Amino acid sequence: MTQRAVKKRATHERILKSADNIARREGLRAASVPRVMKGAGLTVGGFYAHFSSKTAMDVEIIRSMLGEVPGSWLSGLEAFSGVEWVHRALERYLSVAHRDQPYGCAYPAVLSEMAGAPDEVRRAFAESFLLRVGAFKAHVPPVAGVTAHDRALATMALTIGGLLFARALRGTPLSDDMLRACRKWALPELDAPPPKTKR
Amino acid sequence: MTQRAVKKRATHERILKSADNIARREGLRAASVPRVMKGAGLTVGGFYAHFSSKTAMDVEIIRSMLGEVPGSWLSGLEAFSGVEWVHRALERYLSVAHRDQPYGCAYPAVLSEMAGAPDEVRRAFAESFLLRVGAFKAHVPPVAGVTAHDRALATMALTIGGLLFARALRGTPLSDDMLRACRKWALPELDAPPPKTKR
DNA sequence: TGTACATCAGTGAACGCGCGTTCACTGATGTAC
DNA sequence: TGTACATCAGTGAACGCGCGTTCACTGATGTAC
Repeated sequence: MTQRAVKKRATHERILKSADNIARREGLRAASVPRVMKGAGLTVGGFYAHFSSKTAMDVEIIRSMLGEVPGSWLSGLEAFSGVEWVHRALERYLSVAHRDQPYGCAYPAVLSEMAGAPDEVRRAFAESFLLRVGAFKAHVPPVAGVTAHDRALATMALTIGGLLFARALRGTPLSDDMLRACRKWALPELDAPPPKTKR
Repeated sequence: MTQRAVKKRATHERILKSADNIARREGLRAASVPRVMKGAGLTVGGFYAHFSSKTAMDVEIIRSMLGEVPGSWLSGLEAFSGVEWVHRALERYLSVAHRDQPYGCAYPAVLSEMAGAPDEVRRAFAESFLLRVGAFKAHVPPVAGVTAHDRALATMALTIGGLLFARALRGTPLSDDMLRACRKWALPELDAPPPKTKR
């Protein structure tokens, strides 16, 4: 690997980091070429030495933001499992802190942009999502009549939908209500028999 | 009311209809002044005879799209109540038909735009949302440990979140899975004791 | 009822701005001998 | 090791486009007498 290639790879990462930073806060659409390049300390023209198009960068952003399992919002929970794992994940995800933090989970930021996105972007999203579902499936408690797969899917819809609503309603009492309601509905096990694990 | 005022009011409605048509499919951002006016058969300049700004129109769009209770997706269910009402609402909302219909419920289209929207727009959204929650509260079955208010909120997060995911994942098996999973998780009553009502 | 003036809904061109992409260029790095 | 040429990451201006908003205008409607 030549010195030039090493430097280029570092710059590429820097550009992606800048794009991630914008896209997580404001969505893929807001991560425009000029803004991203400025955020990386570069000028517009150089963009096309790293990506063939804006869409190509979008694909890479999706992969880098959603591709890692466990992602940032599930990390640190390795010591737990089952109900306790889900409980802690929910408390973290559907918290006032996460609602008010602009640089949070990527799903709320990009979810609604996927319906009209180019096929390559949609495919990258679907692949990343499948990995995430797997992480949930392993911990979600079994319930009669609902497969772990279905419960994992419903849990993700409930958490990301809940966070979107909580952010849309921020400043009104309904916002906090929404966080609490979704936490409760996602994990009814917490009420019925109190969890046996410590806490 | 002068003839001129009558005609102006009709034009105003036509502009709002055009805006609604675009915003429901692609969100408020896509309902730009030139596109909206073109859709209403008018030219850009005339816009400001009807709205003081793009934001002012956004407020009116939100009110007209979300303001009516029952909205289009809940209409025709007046004959039902309780579990049966919720069941039919869910079957309609979380259906393949609604997922694939571009001109559907307004919430999925505008929800993620609200977090960064001007205060007036956010306020209009919150007011409209409160009305919607009321419609759900009246029918949602009571469950130990969860108020009707909380269950109504969770149901809305689950349905709109689920539809957003189903649309984002359209073309993959996960899309249909998501619709089914959210229908199930939103109304567990359907499995445990089969509903006593006909059907 | 008829005339003269005022109003104002709607036209269409223009503004400054940010977008994605292209392109001639520069200068440091890499390669060949 | 030194020199001469090739490569290519990154620069910065330019393109055509759509955005929100302004503005001089036109012509039908409304008002006053």
